[in-house]
Amino acid sequence: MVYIKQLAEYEGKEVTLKGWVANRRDSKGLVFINLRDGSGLCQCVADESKIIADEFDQAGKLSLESAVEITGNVVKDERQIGGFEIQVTALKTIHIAEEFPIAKKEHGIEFLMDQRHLWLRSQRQWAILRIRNTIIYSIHNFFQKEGFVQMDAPIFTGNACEGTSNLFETDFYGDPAYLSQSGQLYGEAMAMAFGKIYTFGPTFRAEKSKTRRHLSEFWMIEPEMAFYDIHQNMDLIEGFLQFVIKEVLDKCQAELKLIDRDTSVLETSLKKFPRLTYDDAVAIIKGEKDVNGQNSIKSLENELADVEAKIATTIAEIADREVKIAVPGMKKGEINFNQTKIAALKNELKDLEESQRNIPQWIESAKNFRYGNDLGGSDETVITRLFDVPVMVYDWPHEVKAFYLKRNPDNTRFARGVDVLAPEGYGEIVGGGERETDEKKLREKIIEHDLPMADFEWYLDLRKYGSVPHAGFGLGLERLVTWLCKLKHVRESIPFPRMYGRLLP
RNA sequence: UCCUUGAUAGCUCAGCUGGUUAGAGCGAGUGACUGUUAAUCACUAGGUCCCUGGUUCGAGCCCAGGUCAGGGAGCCA
Repeated sequence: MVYIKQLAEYEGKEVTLKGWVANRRDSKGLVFINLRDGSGLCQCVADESKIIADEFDQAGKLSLESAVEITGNVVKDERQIGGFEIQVTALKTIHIAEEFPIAKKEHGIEFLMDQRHLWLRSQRQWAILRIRNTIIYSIHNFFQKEGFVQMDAPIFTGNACEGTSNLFETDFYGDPAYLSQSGQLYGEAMAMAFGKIYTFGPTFRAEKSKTRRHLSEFWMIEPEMAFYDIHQNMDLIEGFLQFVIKEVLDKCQAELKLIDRDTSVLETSLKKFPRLTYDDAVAIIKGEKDVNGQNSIKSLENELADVEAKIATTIAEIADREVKIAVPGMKKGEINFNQTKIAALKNELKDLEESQRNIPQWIESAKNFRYGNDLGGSDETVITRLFDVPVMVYDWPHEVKAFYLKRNPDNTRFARGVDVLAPEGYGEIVGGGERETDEKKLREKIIEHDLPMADFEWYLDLRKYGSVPHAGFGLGLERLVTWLCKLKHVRESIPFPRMYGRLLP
């Protein structure tokens, strides 16, 4: 058995493929089958004069997503997807599919999410999840080559780690247990044993968030390094992200093209990441400091103006096409074309109107930003749109950050946390920092955060036996996939997303 | 939890100021035609207008409450 992606090795030879019918068109004496086998797509042509009559009949009856075994000769044909075509010599039906719910037309997101188990078969989803696979593989490659040890943190936890987000509570032999929202504290323990480690596992947050960047269950990579300070941590983050980006650019050209990803920002992201302090970031958000001659508030205002102009032209184009198709005498094909075009424009219009409602809120929030607060989603968006490369923001007011972060020794009002904000408006993809090493200071912080001290005794032990400077970070896999693929929403970056209101399929 | 937008055929949507029998495209079925790329053309079938209550001579449309979904805020990766 041969896979479609190997066809180049079999030019001129006869092969047998097994797969599913992605599309089928009939002609007199000919049946065209777009075969999908998981590795790629390939057109197979069944010619009535060249195969036995029963098999030709079967070919004509194949419904969308029917399973089939096809034998035929591999012919080079530049016009085809993948560059090859199969001239069928034999065909065996494995299963005739019932009417496939996902048509070749546009669908709404709710319907597609209900059909997620089938939606995965469509080309775009296939490409995105293959890129996800490449990202996962290159994450392991990077850390393994850098001498990190992969270590798993537990998923059931008894304590509330950071005590900030809402946790999923489960029953653990009669006691409450929580699904892990971070493996970080365990990562620190493992780093003290192995030097450099990384965890890679699922993470659960019971936040009732309905936004484009939240999932209830997501995968997080959390490296932790003994003897690293915040600056070495930032060096590592930069090298790591650039390695992954480069791997995706090298290995996923076809997939990136399929999803229509303009890769220019991925390429510019291979240059140095700017490192801003919180103070710098606030000045930029409030419009007090320009970046490359761009002002955050002004650029938002310009964008709003652009959106409004685009709404006007879109409405005009819709009206124009509606007038055109209303004139009698237009061919049906042309009417169809215009109608799909109108539908697409109307969808675009909805998005634009959404922006029109949101941008003024963002402008307000940026103008009124209060020094000392954490950055909100819109603030991140405001900053990252000014850069064509990820930005690192470090040294945050200690009140807004987790209890375990070390203070900047030169100015103790800042905690040595670092967030990486992805460009193109994607916002936070990495959060991390240098950890507090002093037991007494940690105890104070735990009390300040009103956390149960007893649950942290094991963690505090780490500061009793050879406490050393150490640092680490957490990367949200889905947010990285979402950015690299330039998706509108994280829900397409994972095979079966779990989010507020979504547990099936 | 708050703000905001929406729910009409299997799917995507239209339905004007409340007015007789609710429409289109896609998909499905039947047939015609063609090396086709979401093919094309003709015909056929397909509806609890989200739910409950209200206003009205009359409600898909107006009002109230609810359910579900999209987008955003908070929170976060």
